[in-house]
Formats: sequence, structure tokens, C-alpha cells
Amino acid sequence: MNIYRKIADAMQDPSVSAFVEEEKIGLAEVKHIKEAISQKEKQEEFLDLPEGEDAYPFLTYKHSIRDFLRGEYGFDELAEVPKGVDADFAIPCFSIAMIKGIKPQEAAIEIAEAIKKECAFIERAEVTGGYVNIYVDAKALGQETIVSVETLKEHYGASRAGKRAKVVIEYSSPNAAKPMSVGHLRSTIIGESLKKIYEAQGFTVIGIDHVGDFGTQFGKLLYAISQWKDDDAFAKEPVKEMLRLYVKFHEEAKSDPTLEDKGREMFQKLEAGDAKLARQWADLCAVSADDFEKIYAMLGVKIDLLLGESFYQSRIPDVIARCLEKNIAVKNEDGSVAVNFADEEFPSFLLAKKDGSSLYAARDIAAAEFRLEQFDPVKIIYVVGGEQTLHFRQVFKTLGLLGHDAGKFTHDSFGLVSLPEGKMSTREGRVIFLEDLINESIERARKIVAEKNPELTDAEKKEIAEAVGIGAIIYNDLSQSREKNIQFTWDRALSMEGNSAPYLQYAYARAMSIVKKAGDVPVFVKEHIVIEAEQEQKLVRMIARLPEAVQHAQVAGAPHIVATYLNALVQEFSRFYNECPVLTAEGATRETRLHLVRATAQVIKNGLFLLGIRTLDRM
RNA sequence: GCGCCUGUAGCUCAACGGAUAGAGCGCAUCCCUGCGAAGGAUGAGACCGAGGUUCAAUUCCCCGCAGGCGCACCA
Repeated sequence: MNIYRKIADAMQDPSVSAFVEEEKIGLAEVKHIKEAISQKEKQEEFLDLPEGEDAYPFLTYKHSIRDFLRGEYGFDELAEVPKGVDADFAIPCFSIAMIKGIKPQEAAIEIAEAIKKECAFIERAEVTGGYVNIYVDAKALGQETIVSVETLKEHYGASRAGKRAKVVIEYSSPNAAKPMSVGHLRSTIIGESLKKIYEAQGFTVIGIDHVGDFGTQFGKLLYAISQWKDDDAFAKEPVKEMLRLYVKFHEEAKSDPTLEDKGREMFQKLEAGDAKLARQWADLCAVSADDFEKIYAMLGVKIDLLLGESFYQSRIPDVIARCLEKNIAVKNEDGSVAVNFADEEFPSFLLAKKDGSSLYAARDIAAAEFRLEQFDPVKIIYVVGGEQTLHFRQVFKTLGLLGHDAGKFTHDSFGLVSLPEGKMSTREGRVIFLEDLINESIERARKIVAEKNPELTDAEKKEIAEAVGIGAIIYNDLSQSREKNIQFTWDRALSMEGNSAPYLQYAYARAMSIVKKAGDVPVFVKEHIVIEAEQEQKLVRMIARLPEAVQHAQVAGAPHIVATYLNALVQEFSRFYNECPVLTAEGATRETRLHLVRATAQVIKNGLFLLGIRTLDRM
């Protein structure tokens, strides 16, 4: 049960104060999380994971090559292998040639000779132009990689590189009293995926949903409730009624500018602890949070800590006092408090209004300090839209001035979602609600399933439609890099072919179908793995690269690296599927291919898990 | 006005400073009496512009141009 529901329930007792209750419940939940973390830290399973850099064959090879180059020449650069070349690694020899005063090609010949002697895993090293193309012994790579997948299974790709250091990720953070729109989708999905990717790299992640449950917007809503609330409508569909009131407030405010002041006044009262308003506040947050939980359940998102902005209000006076004391902030004549940055590095930053009520700037600072204090994280990541870049720079800078390590804070921003008609706006009614998007996607997927596989039961169709429909939405977002703005169109968001989740899920289902038809997959014997056909080699190379992709995605804070990797993997698998029959093959070929298929399925599953997308044995 | 982000094929997107810039959609032509055609094969098709740094620039720097977003009592 979410915190707001608990608060609302506790308020059955009229002597209970909403914000005191919130403080109590919030702290209890934080305590609970800390206990869960220390329990988890005792689990030995973690130690079975590969340590990091050197744990996987492909990464081990890469590391050896780099070590050799660095030791011998002081350079360790490797180049991306171009599409037409099948090599596993490529060494550009230009800078080495420069230093030695010889031609790149001569340097390449020298390096090729030397590295072949040094690294036993290299089958051959070819020189083309100034490059050395390194071909790893595919058979050995295949054996080692399959061993790795077979033993680690769902952990294949993971490592304990993060050494259980704690990372806080703030994400999703919808506004209470408003339905979630597709605008919130990005933060929710990116944050959830980053959380999984960091965890896969051995970090302990605390995912916080920083709900927008406070501020002047609530004053406005409370005022609207006092004037125009329709009790019957609220009883039936509370969130819709709140949305109507919110929109009405802004419509009325156009002709009556005094409404803005009335909203601010209401918020001031709420923050000061007005019992009646606090009760209303708790109720409307509770119905909103129920709504969010419904959507999180559909998306498969698991929030560790749902704690809104209001939770930090008790800490704000202290934040402001310290800012004033350290001359970080000044109190203006009208009573407002602002941070003025030296050299006008940033515009000044308002912490409190002239009427004394708080602003989100102060709440964000208080929240950051609370997280540092409670979780002692090495990093706090904010998955918030790019329009708040300046705000976070100001927050981080102020935290630095307060004596915290500003380097711990990162704003992983992302581009705006707009509609063909223009910027999304809840007030203007120009918005697509997340629930509608999800339902539409499931419906489209259901039609496709019904058409392709009419023999499935309704229950199966339903499950498949959900996994495929939701997967399509998630993948659509996570397959592109964060910073770009996205113009929402139904067809794009719900694409089910080509580079899409269903494409990956489909490959998984086909792979599983082979495994199933094969009956007993022979017990894995390393020596029985004999990689021969070209397409087998290409596939095994891709399978070997998942750990690198996960590592890269974590360092870059970029889930799309995993998505891009998976798409490339599945393309190789689909070619393999067409070119290399498995069930009709015999002997070692059959056994090898069967293990390749099974390993591919495992990799798809692990990769999609990191994106928050389910796999299905049938679809 | 100042700041941040983005500019790659008709469209939507990839590419640790490295070779012939990759995919998907769309388009054209093929492949199911061989493990599921939500698939595969072939083809046409692109780095916003001008400088600079570098052996090497789509990538880094500078100046433009275009689009988006910010710049105090909203979040």
C-alpha cells in the first residue's frame, strides 16, 4: 500500500495530522529499505557473479589486447570493426607508427606479429592498410561463451563491478491529482531500466519516485475543489474530476487574475498545516497514487520508495537557515529568499516565496540532503526532462556550496514528448494519457495475435497481447538516445515490426520453440561445441558481447545501448535461423546449434529484462 | 538578449576520434511441401553550412543557420 493511502487511512482518526503521519510513515519506509539492503548484502550469490572487466571471454580478450598494446607501445586504442570485416577486434596503428617514425602499414605488420605470439586466443591477425584485424579462435570463443551463459543463466551479462556501492535514482515522479500522460513515460521507463542496468553492474540501487504532491499547484486545486467540486463525479472517477477542476481553474484564471493569488494562499495554508486542507490533500494524493500503482503494475515498474515532495517540508526551514547563515542565499526586502551565484554563473535561484511558503528548489535541496544522509550513495541520478536542466545545475551548485560533493549528482535528462499539434499540455487538454496508450497498444497487439495464432486460448492471447503491447511502447522509447525530442504518433509508438520489442520477442519465441521441439537438450559438454559455419560464428560473437553492452550502457547511462545491441544480436540470429537448420542437423553440429539457440534465447531474455520487457515462449 | 539540447537516407533512429557512415519504416524485386513469414535475401537512398585542431573529424573546438527547451515567487 502506498504512503498516501496509509496517511488517508490513518486520518480516520481525527486527531491524526497528515504531515506528521507522513513523516512517520516515510521514515518507517526508509528504514525498511535500509534493512532490505543490508539483508541483500549478506547474500552470497553476489560473489558468484563475475568481477567486472575480465570476467567474460570477450572482455578478457579485449583487456589482454589493450594490456599488451599499452605495455609495448603506450597506446591501447581499439577501433570499431567495420561492417564488411568479420574480425573481432581492430587495432589502428597510426599513432604508434608516428612515434616509431615508420609507416602505419609497417607498424601494423610488426604489431600483428608480436600480438600473435603474445595472445594465444588469437587465431590470426591480418594487416589491411594501417589496421591489424584480429580474429579470435571462434571455436574457443564459442566454447567459453556458451560455458559462461550456461553457468550464469539469468545473470549472464551481469557483474559486480559496482561493488554494491549505493546509487539513488529519482525517476517517474508524476504529479499527484493528474493522470499520468505519455510525457511521464520517458522518466518512468528510462529510470526503471537504468535501475536494472546499474543493479546488473553490481550497484545497490534505491529507486525513488519523487511524486509532485506539493506546491502552489495544490493550492490551486484545493481552491478549485472548494468552488466547483462535483461530489458524484469525484466518487466515480476521482482523477478525472481533479483533472476537470485543474483545467477549469486555469480557464477561470484567464478572466480572473486574482485566482492565482487565491491558489497561493491556499497552498500557504496547507503548508502551515491547516487540518481540513491537509485531509483533502491526503485524499486526493491517495486516489492518484492508487492510479499510479495501477500503471506501474501494467508497465512492470517496481518503485522502491514512493515519497513525494511534501515529505521534505519539515526540513526546509533548516535548509534555508543554513543557506542564509553561510551567505549562500539572501533574504530580499519582500521576504523571499534567493541564492545568488558568484560571477552570475547561473541566474539567481529562488528558495522561498515572499509569503514564506516553499518552492520546489528548496524541496529538491532538502530531498538531496535527506538521501545523502540516509543512504550514503556514491551517486544520485535524476531522470528528469531536459527542460529542468538549469534548475538542476542550480540545485547541484547550491548543494556544493552547502559543503556536499556536487560531483555525486547527475541529471540524466531526456527530450520532450510533443504531439503533432504542439507541446503537450494537460491544461489545454492536449495530452495523451498513459493508460490510453497502454490499452491501445495491448488492443493492437491482441488483434495481431488473434490473426497470427488463432489456435491460442483467450488467456494466452491476453497474456501475449499485454507483453507485446507494453513491450512495444517501452522499446520504442528506450531504443533511442535520451536527449532527442520525440514527436508522438500512434504508429511510431506502437510499431510492432522491424526494430521493435515484438521483433525481439518473436525471435525469442522461435528460439524457445526449437528448444522445445528438440526435447532434451544434451547436457552441456564444452568440447562438443564446434563452431564452424559462418553464421554460427557471427552469432556467437554477438552472444559474447552482451556483457560489454551492459557495461557500456551503465557507464553512459544509456539503455538504448542495450536495445541497439539486442537488435543486432537478433538480426544475426534471424539469419542463423534461416541458414542453419538445427533439428535436422546431426551430431556435433546439432548439439552446437542447439546450445547456440538456447544461449541466444537466454541473452535476449536477459537483455530485454534490463529494458523492462517480458519474453514469452509462445506468441 | 543569455544559456542548455538537437540537426545523419523521403520518414524514425544508430555509429569509445579511425577503414566502404549502420538499422528500421516506406519503395522495387525475390524466398514458406525445411525449426513459427511478427521472418529472411537483393537493390535505390544520407553526415545543416563555413573555418580550425589531428596521421585521421559525423564525432573535438570556433563562427553561422535551423528546430526545441529554459532564464524567480509553477513543478
